[in-house]
Amino acid sequence: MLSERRLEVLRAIVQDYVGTEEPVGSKALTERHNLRVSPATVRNDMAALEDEGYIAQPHTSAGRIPTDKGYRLFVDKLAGVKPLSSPERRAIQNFLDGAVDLDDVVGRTVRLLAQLTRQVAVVQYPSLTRSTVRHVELLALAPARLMLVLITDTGRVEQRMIDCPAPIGETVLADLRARLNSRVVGQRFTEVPSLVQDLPEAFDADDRGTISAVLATLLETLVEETEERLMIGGTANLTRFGHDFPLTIRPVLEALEEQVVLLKLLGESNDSGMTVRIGHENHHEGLSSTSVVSVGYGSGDEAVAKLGVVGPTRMDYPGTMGAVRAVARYVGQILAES
Amino acid sequence: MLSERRLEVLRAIVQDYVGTEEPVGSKALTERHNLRVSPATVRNDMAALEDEGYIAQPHTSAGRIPTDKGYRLFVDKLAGVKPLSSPERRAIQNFLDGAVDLDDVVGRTVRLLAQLTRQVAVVQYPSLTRSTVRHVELLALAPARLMLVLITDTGRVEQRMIDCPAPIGETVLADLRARLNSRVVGQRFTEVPSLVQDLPEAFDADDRGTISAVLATLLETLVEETEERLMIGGTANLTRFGHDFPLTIRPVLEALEEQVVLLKLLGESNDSGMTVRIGHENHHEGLSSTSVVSVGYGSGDEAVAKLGVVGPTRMDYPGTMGAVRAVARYVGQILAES
DNA sequence: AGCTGGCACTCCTCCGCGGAGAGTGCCAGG
DNA sequence: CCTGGCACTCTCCGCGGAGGAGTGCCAGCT
Repeated sequence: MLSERRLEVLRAIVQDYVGTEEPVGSKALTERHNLRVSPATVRNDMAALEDEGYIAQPHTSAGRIPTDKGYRLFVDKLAGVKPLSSPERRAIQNFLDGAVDLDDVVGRTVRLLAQLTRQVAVVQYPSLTRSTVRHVELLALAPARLMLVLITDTGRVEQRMIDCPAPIGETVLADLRARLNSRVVGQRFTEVPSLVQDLPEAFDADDRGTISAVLATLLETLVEETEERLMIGGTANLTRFGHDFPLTIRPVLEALEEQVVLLKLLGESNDSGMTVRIGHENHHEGLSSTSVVSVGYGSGDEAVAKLGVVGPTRMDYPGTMGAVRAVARYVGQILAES
Repeated sequence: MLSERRLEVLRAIVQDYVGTEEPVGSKALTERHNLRVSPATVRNDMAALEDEGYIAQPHTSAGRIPTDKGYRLFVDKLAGVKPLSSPERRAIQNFLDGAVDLDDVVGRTVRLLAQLTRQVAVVQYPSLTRSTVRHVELLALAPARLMLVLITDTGRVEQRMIDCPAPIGETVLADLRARLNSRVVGQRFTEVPSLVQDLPEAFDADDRGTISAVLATLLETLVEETEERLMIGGTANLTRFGHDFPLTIRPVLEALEEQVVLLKLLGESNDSGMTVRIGHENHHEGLSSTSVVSVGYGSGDEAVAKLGVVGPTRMDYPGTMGAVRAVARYVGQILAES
């Protein structure tokens, strides 16, 4: 177990390194933080911290930098979440309040988060899996051609074309629309399949083919679109990454474009509280020198999607976590209002 | 006026520089291209080309690199559009054919274009301005709350919430829905305002407030959403930019996130043919060392939106133009089918 | 025990220098 | 108008030494 002072030293190292981006030495530490001990003592502590794997030196006789393990300890034990200042909070609210639709909410959130944290922001669209149905609409575009429109409680809209095996009458269509809605409105997407299963039986044999086609498309939409969507912003902040540029930034940009990777990352994170994944904890080559701070957000008490930021492992964790948490809360409020 | 051979020299310089990314000298030129003259002659030609502003040297006694003006001449007079190979064409078609909805089409197009050109791809969503209305739907979510759904001929869907001043009956709503659709379906968005102007007059005074609210929202949607949307991809290709990295790439990433900038750029370009904007022709600080190759695409003979790529001025223009043109054609086909 | 000051050592970083090489401009001759 | 030759200019690269920051260790002090 590490003594109190050694933890203090680790905290000081993390803070200084995050600030200066340069390996920090024993002398600088004692000067900037009043540790009440001499550099020599700090050196001993640093040697111990290095033995435990919390810090490392890039080369002999250089200062120390935190390892992933060091950041982990810092985040878990040494750092709190820094609340935003009230002007910042007000700015968030003002900025998000102007949103007109879901796309706009997500877009504004991404820009806001990127600006606040000066890092890459990632916002997941509210998931269909955890959403409920607000309305299902069927539109006859042509005698044997329908459009299915699915509206979720979070304002997301999905549409699909349906080619019917046979023309369908307007009254039958109205009937189907009514029955469909009475069964699924307010229900979770996962419940829908079992709820509509026996619907064709209520109709004439002539129309069953069409009904089945409609249901098939509906279920297909549920499955396909459960694949989540993301919006990403603030990639220009990657340029603040470090000095060894091209090699660092390229794999990160690639990972960001592979939405699958990000979705997996967000998906693995804790459902309720904030999750911080540091460096290799991401289990992804390109993101091994980045940290991901993510949190769920939702209109009610339950999370419908996640948002977060991706930045260098050397980031201001308390500040970033504060911004992420605050933005998630406000987005939740906005969604609840709409 | 430049002699035939000097143009040939310029072409050779552009080709070599694009290939090697290094200033090209007179000796290397005569070796790689059989110009049938000696390096000394080429040097004279190069001096002339430099006087005219087509090429420049980074520093004295280095090779020459093309200027924006040089690339301009190359694109206008010296380079053709390189058609894609038939395997490439087939790959495009296969890749795009799997798309399920508009988002998917745009998403696939972006990835395809980025991969083909190894540059940043930009695809504009089909514009509402030039689209026609396929359907307008009104859904009663609550007695005094409606949702307006607008569907375009390109498959784009927009939705808005409407808070009504007074509850509206189901029959009135159906009547409104029918009248609205009969007037605007198949019409261009720009025509809609004048077509619905007198609609409230056909209804009872009680409902006119609501009808007006609906129309107001509809028109507002038309205006607001005429603001175009973009999808961007392949930003990782920016890392192939050059050596003086951070300073070059940052402003480009920033410009790409400012969708307004890109939209303006695409908007300014020629409506029908392909447009190439080179370096400072973009009239944008951050994009002064990039070129934008763009072209319109559409389901019919008329362009409904633009797509293109953003890359370093030092790019393979013939190949890029070929890819952009080919992709635009296939996307047009896909849209026409759906 | 634990802290401290001192000291020798290591290793990176930052110039400054000089040689090599590539490319140019110019000139005189074909 | 093209060509070969020649002197000149700059950049790039490798080398070496000075400077400096930081470390580890040890002996002494509280």
